[in-house]
Amino acid sequence: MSQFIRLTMDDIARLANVSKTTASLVLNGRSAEYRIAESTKERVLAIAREHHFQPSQSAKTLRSRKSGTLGLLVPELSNFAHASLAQALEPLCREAGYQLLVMSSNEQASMETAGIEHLLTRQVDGLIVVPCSSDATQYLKWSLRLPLVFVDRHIKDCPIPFVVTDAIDAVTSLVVQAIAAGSREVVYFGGQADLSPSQDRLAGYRKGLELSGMTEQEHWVWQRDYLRPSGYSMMAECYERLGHYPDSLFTGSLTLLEGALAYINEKQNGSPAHLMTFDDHNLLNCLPWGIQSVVQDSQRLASESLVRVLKLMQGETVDSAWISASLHQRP
Amino acid sequence: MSQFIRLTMDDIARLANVSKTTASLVLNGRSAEYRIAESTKERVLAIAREHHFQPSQSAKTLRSRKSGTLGLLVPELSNFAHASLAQALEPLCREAGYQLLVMSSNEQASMETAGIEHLLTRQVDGLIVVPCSSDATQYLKWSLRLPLVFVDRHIKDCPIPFVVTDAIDAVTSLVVQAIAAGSREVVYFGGQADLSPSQDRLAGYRKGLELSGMTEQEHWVWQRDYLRPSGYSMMAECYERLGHYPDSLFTGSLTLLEGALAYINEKQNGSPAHLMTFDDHNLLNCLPWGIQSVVQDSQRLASESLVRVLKLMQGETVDSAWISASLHQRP
DNA sequence: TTGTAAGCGTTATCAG
DNA sequence: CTGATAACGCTTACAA
Repeated sequence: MSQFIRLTMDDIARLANVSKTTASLVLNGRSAEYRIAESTKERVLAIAREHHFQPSQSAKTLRSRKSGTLGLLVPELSNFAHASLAQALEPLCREAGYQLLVMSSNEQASMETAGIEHLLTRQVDGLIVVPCSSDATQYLKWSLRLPLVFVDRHIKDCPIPFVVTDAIDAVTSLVVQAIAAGSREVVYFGGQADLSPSQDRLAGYRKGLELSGMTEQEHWVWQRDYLRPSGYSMMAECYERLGHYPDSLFTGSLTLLEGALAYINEKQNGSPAHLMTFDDHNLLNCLPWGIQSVVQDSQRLASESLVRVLKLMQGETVDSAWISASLHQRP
Repeated sequence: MSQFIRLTMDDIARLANVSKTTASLVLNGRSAEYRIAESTKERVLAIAREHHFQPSQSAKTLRSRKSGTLGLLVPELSNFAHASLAQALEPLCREAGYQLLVMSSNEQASMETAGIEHLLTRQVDGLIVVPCSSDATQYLKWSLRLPLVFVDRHIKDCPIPFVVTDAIDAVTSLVVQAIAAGSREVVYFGGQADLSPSQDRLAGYRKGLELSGMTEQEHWVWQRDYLRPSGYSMMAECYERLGHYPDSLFTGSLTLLEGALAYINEKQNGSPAHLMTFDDHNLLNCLPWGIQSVVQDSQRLASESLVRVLKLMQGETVDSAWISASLHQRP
């Protein structure tokens, strides 16, 4: 492709009648530091502007051994929570002088592995991952090779720092509220039981029951995965088991809620009085039920995880963080 | 950061007792081509595997003048349509041997400019953009510097190839259906009138009216932007002007629909009998109205735009494409 | 205040 | 079949 040509710093230097060094110094804003003559500086800058000079990032990276990129690996970009995270993280990275590389693992451990290896090849300076496996050893190996932070999910007993939503408290208060409002039967639909968010959400649910002096009954807790059809089938089976809809239903994700509502709409045989879900979406405002939802703070999830990779990159050690969520209450 | 070390190809070569050249050949799968001894090959590969050798992408890029990356610039990652596009594009790029760099412009022309310049610095080999300005000259300049394809939106009279949804036909049939079902008043809410998708959607609406022998009345077409509050205010003003809800309402985006529904839910004074919207979401299944929606084919939008940048990168000229959308009908 | 020269890790050319 | 050696475009001691 010679159709698209680029000028190099050498070219700029030649055109401005200075050496590579001078050009480099000026173009990197270090002219003051080296007391480059104002006139020289202006000349170089003018030429550079005029010719749309773009320094080669690869040469910089090669020389400086820093790529100026950070990687973000999420299971699904079409998952609203993860998309919001990427959306929030991208400008923050740019401000911090880094380019964000976003990849998705499609919720498959194998693709995740490939993705991380790929990002390593690309020499990302740091990595933020929403892990989709719970195999700590694998991640530990990577964490020896580059700064690694988990976000949204963490792995039990794994020393890699993480930034996750404090689901427990949020879910607890939701459950407590529902019971205070008169619910006597509170059912929980969740996803993969081995994922940390699932565990946290379930723990929150159980704590809510406990605080309200209620004892968990058989067929109150259902766990499968976060796919829509699972929401549908759990609702179907739950209805069949109980013989009616529970007073209250908490779903661990929007997709599960969608599945459950699909069943409810299809059967037209009633519905739970209280609906609660993890994660929020504006369309929830438009539903005929007043759904209570837990809103994750993707802005803070993003900034806190960025701060942590940046610190790791400077050799500091960092702690993990629980980001509190807020509730979106609907009448 | 000496904490995280990497082996270079030189190291591998030394450990395997071969030269850089041989190591390079083997590691790039060109051993057959150069008839490298099987034993040598195995030795090199074994060492490389054992030491987790990661070739430096920057060195490769520098030498080969190809970065192996493609850029995707979207206005908003939290917009479902754009997120789906990114999600669909990313694996395709990887299959094609490219790493996708996703950036978002926040729907601001200035950020878009900065983003493109940034990607140029990163030496992306090609660029796929959802343009957020309609200034053709600017984009034309860039298209001289690297292969550029528009997706989702195009710019009138701009020779840059684009891949967009064929909104006209889809919207037309939606409108025709609504009228066939008895609607006598069909209102249109749209976003920025200067964006091509807006124009197409409006054109589809008008064609639908025309085909049904209906004449557009005053206060039937409302255009502002695609933000949620605009949907709310257009609904409010429309209701006030007409004195009632129209039989049918078409919204140009989910956000506008959300806004309109927020008004409707808040006032509890009725609602349009037919609701239609551009773009689809699973939560639409859960609404108490049977909303008809236009489903964009993000998979094809992604693959067709990728094909086009790849062709441009090989110096071929390419045409634009309209991707047909499907309808998601709900009872 | 500016220039010279030595790499960074690869790939490519050309000899053995 | 394998090995020197020269770029690629940039940064940075070290000179001048």
